Amino acid sequence: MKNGSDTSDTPEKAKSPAPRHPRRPDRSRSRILEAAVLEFSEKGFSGGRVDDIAERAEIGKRMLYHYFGNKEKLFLAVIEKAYLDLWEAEAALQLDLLPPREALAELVTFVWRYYLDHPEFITLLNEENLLKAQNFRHSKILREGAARSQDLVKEVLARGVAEGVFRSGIDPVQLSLTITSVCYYYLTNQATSSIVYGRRLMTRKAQAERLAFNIESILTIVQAAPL
Amino acid sequence: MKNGSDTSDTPEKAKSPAPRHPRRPDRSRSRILEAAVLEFSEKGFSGGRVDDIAERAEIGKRMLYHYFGNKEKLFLAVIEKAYLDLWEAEAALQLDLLPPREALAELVTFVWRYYLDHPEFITLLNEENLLKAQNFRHSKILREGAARSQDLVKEVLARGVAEGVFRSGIDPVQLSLTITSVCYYYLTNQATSSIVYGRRLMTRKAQAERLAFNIESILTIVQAAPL
DNA sequence: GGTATATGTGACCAACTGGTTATTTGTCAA
DNA sequence: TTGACAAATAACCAGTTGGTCACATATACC
Repeated sequence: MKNGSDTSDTPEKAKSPAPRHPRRPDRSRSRILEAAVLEFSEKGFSGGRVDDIAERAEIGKRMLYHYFGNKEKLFLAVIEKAYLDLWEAEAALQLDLLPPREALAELVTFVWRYYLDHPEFITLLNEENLLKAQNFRHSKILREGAARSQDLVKEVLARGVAEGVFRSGIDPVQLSLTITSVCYYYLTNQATSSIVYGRRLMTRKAQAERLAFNIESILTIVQAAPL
Repeated sequence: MKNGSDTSDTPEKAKSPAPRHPRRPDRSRSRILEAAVLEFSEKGFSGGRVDDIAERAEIGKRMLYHYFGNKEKLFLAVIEKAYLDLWEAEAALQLDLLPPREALAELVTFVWRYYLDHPEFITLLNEENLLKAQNFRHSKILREGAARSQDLVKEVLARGVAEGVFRSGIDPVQLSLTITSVCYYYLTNQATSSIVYGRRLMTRKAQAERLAFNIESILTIVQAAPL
């Protein structure tokens, strides 16, 4: 095959198609990232199409590769952004201003609201786990952030125990996992769950009921005397 | 290109490569299904490759299409099998032989063990939810099974209330979702969670601790006096 | 034994997909 | 002004992928 232009001068080769857009490097980069978040969270990593991301971002595919290298690195950037956003929001919480029980309720509410407001986070996290946390594992930025992020529950729990309103002996990791679980599962698996239980799960009312149930559950677990 | 055989008689056309295998229709079908369960649960729907499934099943791709039609229908068959297996195992439980608290603990243990023993179930369910439960929704077999499946918790809960060992007013759907959540999340998201918490989560000891924590949590939620 | 049909195979294809190339044009420093 | 580099584009490429075809053979039924 070599080159199509045999001997002919390829008459109206007209390589004219020229960039018309103004220059906006940062904007391009963030547009790509946003588009990628949407695409990957909707269709997963394998299902997400680089071409579609470029189209969503209204940008040439070339720029995508210019800024991010390849599909995997783009996905890594997406995961990093998703987590950094979460941790940023988490950091804005000031649980130490509240008494322990209210602080814990506030934390559950925060987790719930955050997942509700950022459905893409859940899907991306699922995808990253399907990939055995490959990206997470190899991203310094994520590993470091993770280390800092797990203290919220521990502190509230310790404070509650000190003040005598929580029972002692609860593993903060277990509790933290449970808080996340009861919010997360409801939202990731709403599609199948709503069929299994024959009930709409995402109405305002249903959402409020779930949050209330979760808060009550967590507070009960934490306050009750051991069995 | 049309057809390679221009005028030549395609000398050693040698279409000889002939089927040597014996006939084993059922076996072929189930082999394909097993291979598909593996493939899809490892790589998701988009990531799963039809060719790889055929290879895993040690069968021609043609037969796969012969038995299942196309990739989507094969995935549907996989999902159906996964759920039918779960429900079959569930049906073998005889919770009514146990007093309410033990029955509930047994149920939590069952859910936990089932997910542990069938990691593919979790991944497939994730994938199906990414697909907005399209398959689930359109499968009569699944919709009907789902309707029957949700009664376990309701019955145990009702019995416990009747005997005065559980508090009343608990929504069985919420409780059921919570039971599933605290088992499910731990296992799906072990890859990222183990990094976030800097702790190995799948050692025998860690598994036992999680199960114990979950049982205790659920029993506490159910028995405690309302706040 | 004969034959219709279900079971099976390798080769093939068109569309897709991640990634690259040749080329053009804004932008900024000197 | 100029010229070097960053930013942008369309066309292109090679490997992959879901799906099909022509053809071969084991089996059930008569």
